[in-house]
Amino acid sequence: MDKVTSLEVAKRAGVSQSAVSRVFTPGASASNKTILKVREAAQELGYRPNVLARSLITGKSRIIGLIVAYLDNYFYPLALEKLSNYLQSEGYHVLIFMAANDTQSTDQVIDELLDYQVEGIITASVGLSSDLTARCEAAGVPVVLFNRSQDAANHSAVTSNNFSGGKTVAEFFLAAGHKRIGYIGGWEGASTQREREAGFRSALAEAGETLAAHALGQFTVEGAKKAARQMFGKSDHPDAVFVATDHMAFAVMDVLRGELNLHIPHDVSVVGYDDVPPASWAAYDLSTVRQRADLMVKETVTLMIEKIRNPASSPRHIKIDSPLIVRSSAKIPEGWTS
Amino acid sequence: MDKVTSLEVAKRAGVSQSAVSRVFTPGASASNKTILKVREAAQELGYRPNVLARSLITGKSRIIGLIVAYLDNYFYPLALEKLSNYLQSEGYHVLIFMAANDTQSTDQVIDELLDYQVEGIITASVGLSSDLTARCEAAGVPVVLFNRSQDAANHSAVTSNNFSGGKTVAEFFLAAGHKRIGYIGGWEGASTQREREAGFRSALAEAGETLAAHALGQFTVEGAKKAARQMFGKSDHPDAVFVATDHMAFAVMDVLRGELNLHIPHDVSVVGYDDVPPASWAAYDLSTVRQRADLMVKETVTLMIEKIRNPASSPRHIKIDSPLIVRSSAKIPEGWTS
DNA sequence: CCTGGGGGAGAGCCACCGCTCTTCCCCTAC
DNA sequence: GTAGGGGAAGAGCGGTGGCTCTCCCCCAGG
Repeated sequence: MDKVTSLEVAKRAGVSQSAVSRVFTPGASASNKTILKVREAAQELGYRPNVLARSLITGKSRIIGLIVAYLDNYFYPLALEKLSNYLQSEGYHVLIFMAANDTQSTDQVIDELLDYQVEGIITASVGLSSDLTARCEAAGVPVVLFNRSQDAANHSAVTSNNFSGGKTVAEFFLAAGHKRIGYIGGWEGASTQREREAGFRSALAEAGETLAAHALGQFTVEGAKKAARQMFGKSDHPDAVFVATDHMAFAVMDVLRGELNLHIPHDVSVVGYDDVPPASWAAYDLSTVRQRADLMVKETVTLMIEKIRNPASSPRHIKIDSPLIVRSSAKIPEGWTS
Repeated sequence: MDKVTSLEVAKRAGVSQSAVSRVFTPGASASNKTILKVREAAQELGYRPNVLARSLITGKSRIIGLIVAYLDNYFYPLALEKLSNYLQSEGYHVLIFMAANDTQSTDQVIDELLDYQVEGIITASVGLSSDLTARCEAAGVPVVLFNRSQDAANHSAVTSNNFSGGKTVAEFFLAAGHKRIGYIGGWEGASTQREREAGFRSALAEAGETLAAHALGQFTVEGAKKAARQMFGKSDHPDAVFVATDHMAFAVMDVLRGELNLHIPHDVSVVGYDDVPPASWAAYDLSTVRQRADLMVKETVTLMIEKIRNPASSPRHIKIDSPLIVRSSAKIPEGWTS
C-alpha cells in the first residue's frame, strides 16, 4: 500500500515518467490531455510527489529551521505561531528546535539543521557565535535573528525598537513625578536587555536623574521574584520600576502585592515590556511597551525570503516601533498622550 | 564553498565513496585506518552527510510531523517544548504545523506532512477525520493524538484521565458544602471537554446533585468571559464553578472579581484544569487539576517510537493520572486529602 | 489546389542529485 | 589452502531538467 512512485502513475496513465513529473512541476509544459490522464491516474493511486527526492535534485528543500528558547515567555509561542503560519503561506515549512541557552547545544542544533539542507535559519531570542555564523555563511544558509540583534555579525535581525521603548518608559515615569526609579532586567547576554536598559537610563540621564535600583531577573519568574524581594524589601524602596519583560513583571507584581503588601500603582508603579495577553488581564492590567509580533514576523519572513532569492543582498537590522500601552499598573501622568 | 559531497571526501582521503558512506553510517564496518583518513578529510572539507539523500534511500526521514492548535493556551507551548526536546533526544526532528480548527486546513496540512515523508504524526489538541486517518494508515504513517482521544478511530492517544479529573473536582466541591455548582466548558468537539464534564456530572449524580448552571467558553478568553458574565450576572448565581481549562479559568476569575465584585473563594469557588504556570501565580492561585505534561509527552513519544518500530502494534489509549492541586481559589473542605 | 519545408509544442530518453547497500573481489592471516 | 575482514564497484532511491525526436500545424511556393 505504501509509496506510490511517479513511475507507477506513468504506467497507469500510459505516459513516460517525465511526463508525470512535468504535470506536478509548476511552470513545466504538458498538454491538457496528458495532464488529465496523469491527474486521474495519480488520484486513483493516491500519488503525491516525494518532496525529499525533489529537493535532492533541485537543491531547494523549502524548509526553514527555527531555533527557539524561552517558550515559557508567552511572547514566543505567539510569535512562533505567527511565524509558522506566515512561512506556511509562503510555501515554506518549519523544522523546529529548542535551544538550551548554551553555545554548546546551539552548535549541535545548527549542524543538524544544516544536515537537513534548510534554506534558511531563524533564531528567536537566541544569539549566534561568529563561528556558527561563518558556518552558515559557508553553507549558503541565510540567518535572520528574531527579537535579538548582534552588532558584529553580518546577519539580518528584526527587533522592536528596544532603546526608544525603554526611553519612553523612563519619560513616562518622570512625567508622573516618580523620584526613586528602579529597573529589573533580564540577562546581560541578550541585546534586548541591554538596549532596553540603555534607553531607559538615557532618558533618566537627560532629565538629570539616575537609577535608584538595579537588578537582573534572568528572564525567569524565580529570578524576577528574587530581584523584587531584594529591591523592595527595605523601606526606602523605589516608587516605580521598569521590568524588562511582562513575564517577569507579573512575578514582580505578585511579590509586591502578595508578599510585601504594597499597592500598585499607589505605592509602586510597574511597567513591563512585550504586551503579552496576560498583561491585559484584569488581575495584572499591566502598562507595558508593546512588541508588535505580527509586524516583526512579517519583516522577518520578508527578510528571509529576500535573502534566499538573492544571497548577495546585504544584511539589515529592522526595528519595529514599540508604543507604550497605558493601563492601571502605573501612575498616569496628567495629560499624558503617547 | 557550498555542498561538500562524500565523493570529494573520498578523493581527498584516497578511498572509495562507499567507504566514506560506511564511516558515517552507524553500524557499518570500516578499518580504523580508513575511519581516521575519512574523518580527517571530512573535517578539513567541512563535510556532513546530506540527510535528505540518506532518507531517500533508507526510507527513514527521522522527521515527525507535529500539528498544534491553541498555542494561546499555555499548556501547549510547554508541551511542545518538552515534545520537541524529547524527540530530539531520540534522534527525531520536528516539522511543525499550525492547524486552524477546521477540517479543511487539517486536511492540507496532513498532505504536506506526508509529502515530507514524515515517519509519524503527532497532533496536539486536534482531532482527525476518519478519512484522514485512513490516508495516514495507507501511507504507513502512525498517528498519536496528544491530549485528545477518538473512540472510533484506530490511532493511539495520550490524555490525562479527564473523567476522573472532573469527578475529583465535583467531589471536592461537594465536600466543601457547595450547593449551587456550575460548569464552564470548552467546545463540544473536544474529547477533553466532554470527558471532564462527564466525570464532573457523574460525581454530582452519585451524590444526588445536579448541575446548577452550564455554559461553554470555546476554550477562549472571550468565550469564557461571556459565559461567566451570563452565569454570574444574576443574584442566585452558583457558589462554585469548574472551568474546563486554566486558561479560561483566569478569564472567569477576572470577570468575577473585576466586573462583578465577587470574592474568591468567599462568594465563589473556582477550580480549573491543566495547572499551567500562571495557576500558581499569586494573582490567581488557582486550584486546578494537574495535567502532567512531562509524563504525557514521554508516553506520547514512547508510543510513537513503538509504532514506528512495529507498525503492526495495536493502538493504545494511555490515560495519565491527574491529581487535584489545592490552592486558594476554592473553599477547602475540612480534612480534605487528595 | 496540392505539396514541401519550417517551426514549435509536447513527449520520451537519459544523466544526475548524494547517499546506501549488496555483491564481488582482493588481500591478509592462520 | 581457506576463511574472513574490508574496500571498490554499481545499482538504485524518486524525482528533475536538458536534449532530442516526433508530430502536427501553418504558410509559402509551384
